[in-house]
Amino acid sequence: MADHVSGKRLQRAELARRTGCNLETIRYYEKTGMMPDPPRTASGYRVYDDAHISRLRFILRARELGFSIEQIRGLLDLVDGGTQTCAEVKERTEQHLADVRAKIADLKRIEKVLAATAAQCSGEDIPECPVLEALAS
Amino acid sequence: MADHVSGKRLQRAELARRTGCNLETIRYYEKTGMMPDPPRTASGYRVYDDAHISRLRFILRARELGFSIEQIRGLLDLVDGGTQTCAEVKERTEQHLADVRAKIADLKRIEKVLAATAAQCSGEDIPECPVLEALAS
DNA sequence: CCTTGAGTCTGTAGTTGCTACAGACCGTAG
DNA sequence: CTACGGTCTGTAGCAACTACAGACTCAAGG
Repeated sequence: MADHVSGKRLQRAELARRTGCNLETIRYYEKTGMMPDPPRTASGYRVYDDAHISRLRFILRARELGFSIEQIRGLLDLVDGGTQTCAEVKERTEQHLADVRAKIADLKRIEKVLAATAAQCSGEDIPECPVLEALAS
Repeated sequence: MADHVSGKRLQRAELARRTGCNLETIRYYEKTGMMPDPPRTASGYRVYDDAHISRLRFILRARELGFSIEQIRGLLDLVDGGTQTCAEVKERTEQHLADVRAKIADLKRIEKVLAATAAQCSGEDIPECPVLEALAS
């Protein structure tokens, strides 16, 4: 398998290596239709090319940014349909941004409670514990 | 079922109502050993009392604060064992606090990227989209 | 007394987003 | 030619629930 130049016709492990994606996850994305079914060798091995790398990177990047599979599927539909408008994508992104901000707010609330509770702890070797009391109250 | 006074001998739906917990989740917590198997009536109906309410509230509160089931199981072991020390609980709480803060940091990074990307959008009805390009890059 | 409707019981399947097998192939280096 | 790795498939597992189906029980109304 001479691919000493730039990535053409690689197989699964190599695609995984280049994208940092788990081996099995690639198959999962194919099964769920986010990645296209790749062509196969005569013996059934998957063969990938640069387009697959790009699409997988797109998916992984979107996952990193916290988009759900369903949301990414939506983004990919826009891309694939070729009918995407900036307005549509912007709206989805901003919706997602709002979700992320809500999540941050939630976690900050939690942080505050945890910090306040932990601060009450003597840290000593005694059975009374304000954390447990706070949880039980 | 006279329980006009304070909660004694309630059944599942009532426990759910008082704690805000989903009906099925209670059964799940029992199955996974976080809640004790409650006594039953002759015909097999579960019967709960105030101790069950407290314990369920403890679990739900800890879940709200983002503790995993496994972590809560740990906290409950400390409580149940009676051997808990404030030092142990404090340490777990602070570990969890660190996790929460890491999560906040992650989300803030994501927020920044999303906000910057969305800001580039014209919001117009054209097919070029900086968000998709950012994801694809 | 009997029916009706609501509550409860059990086990099991679905959810999301993967991850990890088992057992059967394939392909290449020694 | 054989050994060792990679690949193939389908399926089961993870967290943490949630939602059934089908059987049972219980209290109230007629």
